[in-house]
Amino acid sequence: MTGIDEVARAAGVSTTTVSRALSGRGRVSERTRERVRRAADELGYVGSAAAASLASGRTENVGVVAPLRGPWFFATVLDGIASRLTPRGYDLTLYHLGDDPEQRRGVFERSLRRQRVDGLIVLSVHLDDDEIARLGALGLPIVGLGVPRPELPALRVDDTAVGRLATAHLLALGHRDIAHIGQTLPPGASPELDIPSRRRRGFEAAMGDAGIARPRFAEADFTVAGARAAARELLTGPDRPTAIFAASDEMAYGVLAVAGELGLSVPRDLSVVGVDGHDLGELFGLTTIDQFPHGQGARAGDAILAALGVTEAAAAPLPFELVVRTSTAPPPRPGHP
Amino acid sequence: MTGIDEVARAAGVSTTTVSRALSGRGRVSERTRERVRRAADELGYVGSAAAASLASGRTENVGVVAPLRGPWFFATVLDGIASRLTPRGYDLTLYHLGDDPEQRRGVFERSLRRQRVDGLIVLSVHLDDDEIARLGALGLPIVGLGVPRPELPALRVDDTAVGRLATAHLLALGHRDIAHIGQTLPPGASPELDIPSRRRRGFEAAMGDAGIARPRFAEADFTVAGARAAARELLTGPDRPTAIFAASDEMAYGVLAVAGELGLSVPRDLSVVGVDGHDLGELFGLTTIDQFPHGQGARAGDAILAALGVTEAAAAPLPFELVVRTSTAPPPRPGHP
DNA sequence: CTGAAAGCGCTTACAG
DNA sequence: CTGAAAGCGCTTACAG
Repeated sequence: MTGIDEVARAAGVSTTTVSRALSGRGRVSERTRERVRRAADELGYVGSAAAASLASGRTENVGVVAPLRGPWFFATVLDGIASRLTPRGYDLTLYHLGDDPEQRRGVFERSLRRQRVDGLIVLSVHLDDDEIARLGALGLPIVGLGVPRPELPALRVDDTAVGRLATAHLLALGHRDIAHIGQTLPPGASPELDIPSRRRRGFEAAMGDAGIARPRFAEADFTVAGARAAARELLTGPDRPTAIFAASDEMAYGVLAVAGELGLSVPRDLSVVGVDGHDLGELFGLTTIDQFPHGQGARAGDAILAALGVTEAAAAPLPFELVVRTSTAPPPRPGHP
Repeated sequence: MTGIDEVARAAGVSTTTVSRALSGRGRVSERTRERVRRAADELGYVGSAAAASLASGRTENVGVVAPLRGPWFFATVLDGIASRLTPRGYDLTLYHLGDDPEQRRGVFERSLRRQRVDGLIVLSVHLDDDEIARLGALGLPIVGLGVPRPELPALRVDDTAVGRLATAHLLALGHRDIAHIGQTLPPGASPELDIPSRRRRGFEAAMGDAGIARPRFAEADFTVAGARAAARELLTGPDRPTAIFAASDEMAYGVLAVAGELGLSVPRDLSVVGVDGHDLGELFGLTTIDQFPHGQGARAGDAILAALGVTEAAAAPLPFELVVRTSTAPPPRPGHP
């Protein structure tokens, strides 16, 4: 690999000047800068990340701490993040929080502490107090995306409003007996910032406004299988609901599948709404609240670049939008099966 | 951040010895090693990645070059890779090949040349000659996964056998009029290692063995939308096939959707087979050839670690397996609609 | 605007 | 088995 001194020689300047000309930090005459650039291009010079970051303290690398919340959602957000970092010359190092608790500890105790990144994006995970403390001790700019901890500055969708919107759509169609399938809080977590809790709260608020006191709720984790079990119980029990609001699209798919197995026609016998904007939603005709995960990633990328002083900050709430497809319709009129 | 000299002072040894004790390179007495370890733990010392890699030339970081072939597949493979790298203390830096050609050039011309990684895993992309040359010039161990270039040592599924297996399953059920939906070769690519081309080849070989000379083929890209268009044409044309073998599960979902729209019952009127092992396949009752993408990622991780001398190599062909669900059945008997 | 020189925090021959 | 010292390839006060 060609080094900075070869470029300096070729351009007839010092390495100091090469460094300044190429990085844009410090003044260099336009003529010199041009000459250095040309020499660097001709030699195909690209600086060593290790040397530059050891000397400067900057890595031009952003870490992404991610759990495994459904491969689709995760990859879509990641794509959005990369779409912003790459054009600015920032690399992206992934810190994957897997299932293994020991591995997870290693990420917080070792991997993240190697000073490989200038900043961190933390994707929607439940973090315990120790993990929060360790993130803080890093002394790095951090942007959370849906992280349920007040300690981290985080981008969030207004999930209560999401829950309200989904429910309002069903209420407007005439449904009264609406059930919600969501995930209850992990032990020790606070409901204030927890996404499923907020969606549920929005659901209950909308139902309350419509005069329905204790609407039905079924617990399920964020998987198709979990939602299937919950849906089966709801739909085979006595007086089944006419509509189900599932806390995610993948959960909604589970509901659709169970409906099919039970011989219920959607939306004639049952309306279903999900949340996310999953890429197979159109295929299923699923009505959903799209939360634009790719855009969320892009926003998180923008936010960390702003925190690093690379770009200007631009705050705005994360958007979401009702997408009506064919899984929702007015409820069946009693006596007209 | 505490540095190596603080550990040295605390342990009463030189920084040389600390480095050796902690890295395991070079001899250190067991007593000393223990003392150093304890001191490092107490101080919470984690070495600077930049300093270590500048001095040693090693980064303990692996790059993953990835295209955007369906977020689900990509994320699942990535999870598999991370599951092997993390326990060995290796980090993972993602080089995302997006849609923008200029950004893509930047990855090959700059990002990858910053010496941030010890080795590279390249996920199934079509690379042009220039890109191949640039990868070679990096002088790094590289492991491909399904990369259609003979220049890169790559892990591959026997995709011809996959095509054969899917087709044989349908033939065994009694189907004769089977169509294949797949993707034709991008210009300039060779069919020898191209995955869709090989699947098609397997399809044609199996059909040929069954005495069917020119089986039907429809072109579509690897998306639901593409497959829908192709399926619509196949299924609305004169004498529609009794079975369709789609080159991926997501494409198969598109076929299922079109069948539903046309009022065809699966598997009574039409059998459908996909490839991948997509996580929603069970929901759809889709018969598929599972190629275990998570396991493929794990194997790629193992392979690059072996190439880096971290672990022993263990070669074996990538497995695949027919998973029969409810989307395939014998064809309808003529006259028995 | 430009350069000589120190220094970033490790690793590793080399010597003992 | 252990350590003093050079060096990895940049960046950046400091001086001019």
